[in-house]
Amino acid sequence: MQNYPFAAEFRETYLCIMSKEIRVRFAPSPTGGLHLGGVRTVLYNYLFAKKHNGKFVLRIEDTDQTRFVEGAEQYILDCLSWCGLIPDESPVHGGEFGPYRQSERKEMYREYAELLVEKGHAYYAFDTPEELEEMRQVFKTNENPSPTYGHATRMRMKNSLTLGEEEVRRLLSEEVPYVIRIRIPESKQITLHDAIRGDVQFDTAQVDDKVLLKADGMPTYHLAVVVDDYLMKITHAFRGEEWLSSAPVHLLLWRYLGWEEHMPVWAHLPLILGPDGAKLSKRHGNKYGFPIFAMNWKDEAKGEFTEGFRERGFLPEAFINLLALMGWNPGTEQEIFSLEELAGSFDLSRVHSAGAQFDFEKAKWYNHEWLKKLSGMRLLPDVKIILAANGVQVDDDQKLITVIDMVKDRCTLMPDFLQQAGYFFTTPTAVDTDSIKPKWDEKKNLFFNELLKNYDLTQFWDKETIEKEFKEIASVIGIKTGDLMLPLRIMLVGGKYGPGVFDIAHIIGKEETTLRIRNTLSLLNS
RNA sequence: GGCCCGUUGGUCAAUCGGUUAAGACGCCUCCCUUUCACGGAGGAAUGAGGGGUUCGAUUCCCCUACGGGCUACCA
Repeated sequence: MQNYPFAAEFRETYLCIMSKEIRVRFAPSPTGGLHLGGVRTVLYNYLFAKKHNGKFVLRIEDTDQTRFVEGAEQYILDCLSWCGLIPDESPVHGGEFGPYRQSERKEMYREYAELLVEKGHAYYAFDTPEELEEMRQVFKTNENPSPTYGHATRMRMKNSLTLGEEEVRRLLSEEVPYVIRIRIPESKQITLHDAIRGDVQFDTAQVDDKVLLKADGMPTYHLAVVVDDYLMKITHAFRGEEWLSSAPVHLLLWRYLGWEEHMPVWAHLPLILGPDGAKLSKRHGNKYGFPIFAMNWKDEAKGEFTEGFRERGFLPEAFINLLALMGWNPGTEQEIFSLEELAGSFDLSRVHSAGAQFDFEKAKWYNHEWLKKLSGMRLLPDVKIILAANGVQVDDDQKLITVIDMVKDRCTLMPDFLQQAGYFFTTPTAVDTDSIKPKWDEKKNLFFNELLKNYDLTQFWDKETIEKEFKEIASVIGIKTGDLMLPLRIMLVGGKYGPGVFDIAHIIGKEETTLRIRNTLSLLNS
């Protein structure tokens, strides 16, 4: 609703970008599992790129060597590939703007940091961690519980603003560790235009002198994101709302580096929240028992394991679909979208500004809808994996496809196929005889024995014959078929579920049908 | 604490100042179904509060409240 006032602005940005290629990027740091919010950011990037025939870039932000986790990059790639969100450019897909890992671009950043120092927009700072901590303690008051390194404090710290040229030169030549910090103007109004929120105002008095280049020579996110977005010709930058408060730093950097007219259109996406309303985190998954990550994630070093949506039994089609509708909606009543449909309908102006709580019940509903929609053929490989993992061997794919089409409406998550399809391939080991016993009598026993005799002699094992004989014998013995259906079902499937009993009998075959009836009869008579 | 963002049923949400305030999930009732589902028909449930602006505010503005985000040599 807040979007319409900006319609004119959108047309403007749209027109101006018509002439150049749309380029977007997803820039995760390889520090662990890829969670819902991350995948949704990828999705929106991807959809926007597809819609405008642009390019979707994957850039790995591995500038924090202390948090780097082996295997995390491959894991991210695997998640994207499972979701069908394949980058046009990435460390593995290549591209003309590489390298796509920030650690491999290390030297580029220094150059720009030094340039900023030359221009007077940044400075060297030699403060040790202890000195920084001391500063925070000294300036800490009730009104200001977390003082920052900025205009109010920087002149009392150890940096090239306070130290004098000689001293700075000496420290640098002696290789005393230092960082480069941006020099934020003392009091300046900054207006940042966000495609989702409109104009957002900041007073630089509230912004601190962020570190741009760390003591280890690596850039921080702030420097790297600006330099790389510029060098990679990014036109639209989508990221989570948690970045909004540092956006003024980025805007200033674009300006100081002299690139402001190339600055991408910003869009800060609403956060995905847990059931308690706080930013969704791994914690929520543990607490409420639903997955947070796209796929299973194992952190060998920490010995942590976190379940993923894929392994929980979600289809990528459903996962993408439910994520797309968290924070965006088409304005119509359509809720089920394929990736292609999403790419066609997606529109930045219909992205919400408020955060959305994740609802696992609704997530399951999406999967159920996709299960109903997809064919047995499409589902075959996935169902086979589930069955095989549980010791159900399937040799006849055609039969499984038939079975899947019969039972998929009854499944919500993939593991449900074990119960719903398993008994078509293996004789039930547990039979719910307790549901038969209360109404079991000699007459029913007689019926099933007669049924067995007839079935053993039957030539044609088709559904009609099976049903016809069943009803004829019931009528001869004098029992309502209704009283016999449930026992038969339980004998064949083991419990009170599944499609039509005669369909089941037909599919599992004469031998198996009579075998299962005999098995249960002996259980009942023992 | 400061700054920033946000606020329509329990949840996701439509609404471009005039509607009986859509729809979906979940919940409840009924129908269909000789099981379980699917499907169908109904039901309960919403504009945070207060001020403006206006003939008329859920919609525009302000204040308050509440929620969230940020406040690292992490992203």
